Amino acid sequence: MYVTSPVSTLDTDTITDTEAAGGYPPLTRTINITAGHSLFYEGDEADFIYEMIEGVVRTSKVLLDGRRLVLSFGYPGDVIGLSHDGIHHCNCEAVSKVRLRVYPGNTASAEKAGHTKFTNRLLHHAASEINSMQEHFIMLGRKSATEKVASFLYTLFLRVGEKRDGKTCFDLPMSRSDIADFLGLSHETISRTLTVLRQGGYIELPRKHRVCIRQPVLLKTLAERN
Amino acid sequence: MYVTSPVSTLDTDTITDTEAAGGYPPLTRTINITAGHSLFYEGDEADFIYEMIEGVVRTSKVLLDGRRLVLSFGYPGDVIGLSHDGIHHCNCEAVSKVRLRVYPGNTASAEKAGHTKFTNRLLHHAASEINSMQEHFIMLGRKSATEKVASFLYTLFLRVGEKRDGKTCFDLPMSRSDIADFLGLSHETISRTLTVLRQGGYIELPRKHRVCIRQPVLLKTLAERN
DNA sequence: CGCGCAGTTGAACCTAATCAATGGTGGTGG
DNA sequence: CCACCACCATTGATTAGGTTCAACTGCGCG
Repeated sequence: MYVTSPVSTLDTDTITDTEAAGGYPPLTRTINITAGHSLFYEGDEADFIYEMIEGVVRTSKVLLDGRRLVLSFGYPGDVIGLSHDGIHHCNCEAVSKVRLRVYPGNTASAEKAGHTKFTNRLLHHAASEINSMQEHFIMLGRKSATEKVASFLYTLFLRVGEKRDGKTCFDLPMSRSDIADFLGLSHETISRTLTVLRQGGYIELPRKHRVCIRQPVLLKTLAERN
Repeated sequence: MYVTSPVSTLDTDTITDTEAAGGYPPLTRTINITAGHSLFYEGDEADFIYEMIEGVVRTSKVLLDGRRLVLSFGYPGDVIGLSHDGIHHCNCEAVSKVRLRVYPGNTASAEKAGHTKFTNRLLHHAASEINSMQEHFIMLGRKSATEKVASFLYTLFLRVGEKRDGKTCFDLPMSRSDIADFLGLSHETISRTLTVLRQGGYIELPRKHRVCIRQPVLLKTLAERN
């Protein structure tokens, strides 16, 4: 349905080794992925855990009839690929040019190997992720289209916004359909809502994939009320 | 909005001690809570982790304007109360008479104390919970009312159904509003959809809080397509 | 140059929410 | 003991928000 580039999993030729750092198991390395390519698919063996260094990935699930849901957008610092049973239960694709750190092993093997400090880091990340997923539940289950889009933009504003002459701007590398599937809306609704927010003076859209927040406080109000 | 019984947190008089068991930190104990009473509130310090032994709890979040979302129903075996920052970010109430095992400490303290085996158990539970939360995302974001209710019933059918003369039955101790807030629907829609499923011969409703699945396979089909 | 895809916008439709009325039930107090 | 109240559940009527269908634009790329 959402056809991306012909698929190659990992650009192994771009792999560069790094030394083991504090609390990490040895043999970690970094890899690069170009936009549109996949990191792993649902059903793949979960042999590695990834930590985002640069760029944006999206994790998604697809139903038989083609309906898709984007579970998360991964930004630098996020941990990707945790699994409880050694199998990935979602797809993961690069939305932009991406650099990741790769850790061999996953939940089960980390336990066996007894990398206590690493396991603790994972647990903290997992608990943290559960918390932000719970916030997202409210988004999906109880918010209007305007609240959803405003919340989404406000979250990115806080996380990746760069202040520049009075406005705070950031890239929106994912497509409108990606955002729609993340928020449980149609891509038309995303488009319309962005237009409404622009006309209302909340945001500017200098380019299709670039947003500037003009009124963060008002945007936050929109995100929380209606 | 959703007024329950006047609140008492824990029935401390019903506490009974238990010995430490395989991989658990010492000093665990069990407690009982009566239906409608709370285990913890959003904002409380997360000093304990709980494991469900008997009964059903619900975890929820409430928006300022009263909109509520039920994050999960906790059944025996589920782990409740994990936190990444020592604070609970949801409310937890007993839906029926509940018995839990209490573990002192949470993510942070478990790490420090170095209860490796316990930490590993927690990590596994967390990864597992992330997985089932991802399934729920699809539910909230991309499924129709009929699919949501059918999925909900089918999940309970698999998890707590008891086979009895050809039919598989289970209790539905939570209110229609609880189910509605879990599925992101109105309680009227839950009511209507249950009626439709009953009239369609998929289920029986011998009592308001009791369901029998007549056609598990057809119910599963309803849950996945439509 | 032309194709294909992403995005925007308009119009019609539809699903589920909302508003409203009624019946049933359990608990409380006169 | 029973009357009353509060709450839950069901069902009907109406409304609204968002989807779907459709047309058109602009842009990147072979």
